[in-house]
Amino acid sequence: MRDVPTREVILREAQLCFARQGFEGTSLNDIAAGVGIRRPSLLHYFASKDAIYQQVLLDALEDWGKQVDSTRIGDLDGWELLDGVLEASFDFFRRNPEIVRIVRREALSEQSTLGEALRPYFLQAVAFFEREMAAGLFRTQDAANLVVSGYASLLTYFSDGSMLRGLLDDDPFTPNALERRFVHIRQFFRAALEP
Amino acid sequence: MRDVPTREVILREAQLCFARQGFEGTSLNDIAAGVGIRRPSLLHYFASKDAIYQQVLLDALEDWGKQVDSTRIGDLDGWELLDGVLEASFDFFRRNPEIVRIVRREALSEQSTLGEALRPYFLQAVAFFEREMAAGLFRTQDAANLVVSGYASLLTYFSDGSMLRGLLDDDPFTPNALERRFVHIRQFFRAALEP
DNA sequence: GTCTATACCGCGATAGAC
DNA sequence: GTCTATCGCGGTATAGAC
Repeated sequence: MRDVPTREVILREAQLCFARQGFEGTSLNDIAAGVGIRRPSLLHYFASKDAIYQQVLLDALEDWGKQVDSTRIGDLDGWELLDGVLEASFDFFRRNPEIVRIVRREALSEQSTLGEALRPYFLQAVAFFEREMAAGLFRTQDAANLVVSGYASLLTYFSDGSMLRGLLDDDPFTPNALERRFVHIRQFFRAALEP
Repeated sequence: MRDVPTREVILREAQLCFARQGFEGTSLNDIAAGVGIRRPSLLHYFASKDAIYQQVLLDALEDWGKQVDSTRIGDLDGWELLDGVLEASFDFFRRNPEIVRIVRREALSEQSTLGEALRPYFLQAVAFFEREMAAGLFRTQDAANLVVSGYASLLTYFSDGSMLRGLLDDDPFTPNALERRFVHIRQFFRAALEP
């Protein structure tokens, strides 16, 4: 085993548990068992279960934000930028299914402030579409709802993966299935946006 | 107060609690308080908390199924049928936000059999699209992924409503906002399917 | 930094009076 | 059919030894 700080191991295991079982469904025993220490030892690193969750959520949103920011670079035109963001998002969600599920669980909660935390990214996306619509590159339409549909189509495939397995009677995460999903999403947006 | 059987009142309150707080986050005390009885009295009607949940989920899927079945009637052509199903689904989800949220919570769970329960409806939808694609009415494409995107776009707006409120800094459930959302979804599908 | 021990609470479920 | 009382379990969190 590598010498990873215990605090990091705890956060990694907590992310897994919260993604799989949700906040209420996860006990400190679950996390401690995964780390290989006793329950009270967790609370040497974090003040409470809630503090662990808040840190996990914060890290998840930060990772996501970094990913989004890193793909805005470059002097790409509208179509290239759209494809780039779609592909980078798709890839990030594929590589971080735990983050997707934690975010979706959070989105289902009524008192979450997730929406406010993501608003800057949302507004940026809306502004991008409206700019390209005004420029005539994209067909004019309801940009806010377009972004919401993108969010829904991208995230749902990964958050509801185990349900999809039942629907399709097949593994939705094979390389082939993932490739088909991505081609579909890109084509879906192209069809909606072509003038 | 009307004379609704206590069993029905329990199921209605349980539906609300499970939608808002999930299975783990709901205690029998929560449900009992909403009904206006004590916790042990619940277990006079149901054997366990799990039995209550199973019944709520079953009723929800039955209501949904009835809605879907009722809109398949009529000798409509492909476009009319598509619009009809989209509108009926949208309206059903709007009127039954609790069902949407329970289903989405269930979809996030790994050991759920929800996917298998919905497979007949899924296959029916896929078959419909493939038939109309073969007939040349709809543009040929990946029908299964199209249905998944429809599921995602329709449900997410209602399941993640409180997050949308934060994203938009506005109420996503006003008549105007709902109308705009529906117009967007219909147009999104039209663009994807026009030959 | 991790442990054992423990305090304390809320949970689901049962027993039995009314 | 609803209640009070209670059981046993597992939860979070704390105290203090090593």
